[in-house]
Amino acid sequence: MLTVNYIRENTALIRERLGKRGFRLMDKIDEAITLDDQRKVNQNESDRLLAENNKASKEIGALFKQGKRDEATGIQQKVAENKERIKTLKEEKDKIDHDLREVLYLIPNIPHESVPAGQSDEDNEVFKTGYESLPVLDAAANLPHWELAKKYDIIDFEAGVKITGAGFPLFKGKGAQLKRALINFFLYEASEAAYLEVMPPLMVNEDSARGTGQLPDKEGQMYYTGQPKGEEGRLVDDFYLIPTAEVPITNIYRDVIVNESDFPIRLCGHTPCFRREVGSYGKDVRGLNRVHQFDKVEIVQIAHPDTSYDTLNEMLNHVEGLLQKLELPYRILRLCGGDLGFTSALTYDFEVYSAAQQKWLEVSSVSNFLTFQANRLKLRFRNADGKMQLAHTLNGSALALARIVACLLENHQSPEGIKIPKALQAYTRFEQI
RNA sequence: GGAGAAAUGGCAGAGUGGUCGAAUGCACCGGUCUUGAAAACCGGCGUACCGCGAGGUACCGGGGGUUCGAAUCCCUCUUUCUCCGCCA
Repeated sequence: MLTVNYIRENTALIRERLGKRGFRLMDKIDEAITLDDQRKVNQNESDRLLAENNKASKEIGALFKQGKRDEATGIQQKVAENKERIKTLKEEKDKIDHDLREVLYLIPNIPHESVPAGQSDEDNEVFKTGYESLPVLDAAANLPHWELAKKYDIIDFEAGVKITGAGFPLFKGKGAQLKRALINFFLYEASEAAYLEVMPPLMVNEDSARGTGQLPDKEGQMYYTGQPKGEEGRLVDDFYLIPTAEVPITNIYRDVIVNESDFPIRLCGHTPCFRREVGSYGKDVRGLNRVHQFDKVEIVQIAHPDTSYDTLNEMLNHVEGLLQKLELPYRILRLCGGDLGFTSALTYDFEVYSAAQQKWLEVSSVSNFLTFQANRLKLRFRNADGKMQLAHTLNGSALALARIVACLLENHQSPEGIKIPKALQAYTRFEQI
């Protein structure tokens, strides 16, 4: 979330930039400032009364020692009155804090100046294309991946339905091996680019989900394991299955003060990702196009605010390199305000062209969150002036597996079989499916 | 799952009702000394909020309570350790 001070100092800019998102709750901006004003008035009075009582308590102690009980009793009365008032102020403060937080949760991140205004994914801007011309498949080898999966017996969608339900595919044989190879390939590429590999927990608590902004914004997107237990119905296993490794990995740095010399902090990790995807339907969810569980290698950086956009470009180049090595036709989109995630200031999506489906599939999303996550995470560093400052967080998929598998199968199919790109053969140990 | 012990600043660790935002040591930063370094010595060294400032307030795992006054007493939750049980 944004800090109130930032909102105070940049009201005009915020209004203008949030306009690009089609943000409708502009009155929340003034509301936040008003609530913050109330907070200050409240604290002023409450601090003054607390100071009075602290002082009085010391006097009472001294008087007791001197045996002057009567004098002490008089002061005690005053203290008791103050305490009543302090209690009321505290209740008011809790309410104000709560309301302020709720308001701040409703205000999304401020889009970067380069973000195009727009309503939906149709307004996204093609930032770069990575192909000469879009591939056209031979009539002899022009199957969508769900048919290829059946033909070569490498993904069993029906078995997944039986075991769990729709959107939980079972990978078999070379299909499973291809996935494992891709994960390894992505992880090694990330390691070579100086990302520290981590294997985080796959379930996170509420604080973590809040830290990276999944809560309260995307609550319905996550699988939740909480259960009431006992007679009072106290919650146990109050966890969320991660929708992306961004959540556990970025939260490593929740409540952490890093050294300025530690920048840039680069982390990567492979995890399955779990998404409920409520409201999805039709051919968008066919095969691997949209599933509830998929594997992904995520790259995360904690960066210095002065250089975070350079960091974003560096991450962009990294992802682009992966797609080139996989010999897939891709394009990079700069998301418009309306399609931009709530927490992001600038996002580039990578799409790969699925030749058999003749459509673009999103395989990566690379974003700079500026201080939006760091503020919730309390992720800070001491700057050159010795002052505490919020760091910037960034992350990107490098890459998401399911759709990459779909595109590899479709684009590299031939009458003889599915060709494995050269760069991947060292990991698959086979050249063809 | 059962029984017991514990949680204090970057780390170690003292503190069992007032003079404690907290001793001491280490680490760290600045200085003296030194050709340089080390050692020694001197000084500094938590975070957030309010205030133009002086200064004030809050925080000793989280939350609540007792008290004029809580790191210290009580309740509760969480986590860690030890023992027993179960288990990949």
